Amino acid sequence: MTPEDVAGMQRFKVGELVVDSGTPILMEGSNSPQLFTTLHGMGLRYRHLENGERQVINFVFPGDFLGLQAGLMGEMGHSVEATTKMTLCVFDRSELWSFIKADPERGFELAWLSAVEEHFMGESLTTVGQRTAIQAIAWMFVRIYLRSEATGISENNAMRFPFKQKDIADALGLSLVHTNKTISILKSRQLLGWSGDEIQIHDLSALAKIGLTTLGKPKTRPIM
Amino acid sequence: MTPEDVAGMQRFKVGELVVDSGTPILMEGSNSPQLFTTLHGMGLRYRHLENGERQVINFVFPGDFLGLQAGLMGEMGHSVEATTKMTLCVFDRSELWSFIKADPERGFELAWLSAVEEHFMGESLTTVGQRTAIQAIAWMFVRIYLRSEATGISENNAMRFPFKQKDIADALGLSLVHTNKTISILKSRQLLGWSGDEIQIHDLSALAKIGLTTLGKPKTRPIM
DNA sequence: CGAATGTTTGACTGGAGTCAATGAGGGTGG
DNA sequence: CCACCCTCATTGACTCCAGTCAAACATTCG
Repeated sequence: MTPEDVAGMQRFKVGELVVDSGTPILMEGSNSPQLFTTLHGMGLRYRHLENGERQVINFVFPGDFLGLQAGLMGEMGHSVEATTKMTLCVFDRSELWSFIKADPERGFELAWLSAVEEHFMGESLTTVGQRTAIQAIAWMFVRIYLRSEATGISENNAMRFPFKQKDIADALGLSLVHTNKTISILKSRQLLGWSGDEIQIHDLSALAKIGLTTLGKPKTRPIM
Repeated sequence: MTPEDVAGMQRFKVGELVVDSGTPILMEGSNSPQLFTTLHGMGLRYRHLENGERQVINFVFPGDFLGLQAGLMGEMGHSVEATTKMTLCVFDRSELWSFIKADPERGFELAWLSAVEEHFMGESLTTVGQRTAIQAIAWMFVRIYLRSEATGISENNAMRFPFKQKDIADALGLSLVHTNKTISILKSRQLLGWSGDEIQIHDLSALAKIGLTTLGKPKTRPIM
């Protein structure tokens, strides 16, 4: 965002919020009066099915905007939960409209944000629907690592990754056991390492090849 | 949209386009100079994987807006193809920005549209990832039928459905054969009928129950 | 009437799920 | 300081849902 946007955001900003790991931030179906930007920490977006199954929609990284659906549609399509301790920048939903009115371009920015999320979700849908387990997992790590690079939270091909194997399994529609066995294949091939809450990507392009994806450029907002 | 919006859209409108069935309308990765609204006919949104597999993202019904991602992000995340003959209302992408500037609320409308698509895609992701074949197919028919009702293209629990079983299979990440066998289970239970390009929904609530979903209200744009 | 396209069926296979037990660390309280 | 517990990762054995292969049917169309 531009400096003016940041200034606008500052006025819009209500305060900061620090939550512990495991804290629910937004609930599916709710109409939160507040929106958030992630400053520090990581989290999960997910939906629940009536039978208790969970679908992880995405991993939340610093810089991510939370609650946009509630802000736009009046209802969240998924829940958001903190996986680590998180620091959030809090905005007031009721001021979203005045924020847009102050500068029409901001409405465009919001639409752009929403489109980016939709774009990524389309990729995920394709993965869950069409890729095999090993392709899906390789794809997932490529995506995660590229996002971490764009966010600047990676170093030396490694990054903090505080999630559990069950989270990956629920993101890809796989069972925990099968996910574990598939990850160990990739580990035994020296393509990646995972110990504690850190992962190392040893061979990104090999992973991309397995995952049937490319290492294409991250998209930036087009100038109109 | 409000009458003023419609008027604004009219100025924005460039013309009408009629395409035959099978015609590609937008290509994944492209940056189309034009946006469309579907006036008549039906189509498909889909993505291709490098190995040739296809993921159907959604079915296109009258009223759907096409090309929003290209308009906002400069690149389509999926392709769009006409399944029947379609009539499209054509807009000029280069005027999208002036359209928003003329009335800030329009930026909000676009963001809303994008959020609605994202919401639906989250549901699809959950279906493909967590529902079994019969649950997924039941869910799909419920969604399709509810959309057709909202669009006003259904009558007597029946609607035009020009798609193939392969399209459903590709939308749900199932094989054609398994999709066929699962649909025939639902047909033999008298929950739905499908002959030619028409489907009849005989027991919507039973389908919803199987599909682990509810018949909840369609969302309308919130007044801010 | 062949050719093409899409739907149905049956037989068999296999990738992924389920069940269950064992390991490996990290807390914590006696 | 060390048993005990809790959570999560790992393994092995077995099962099953869904995929693959292949052939038979419909329909439509030139």
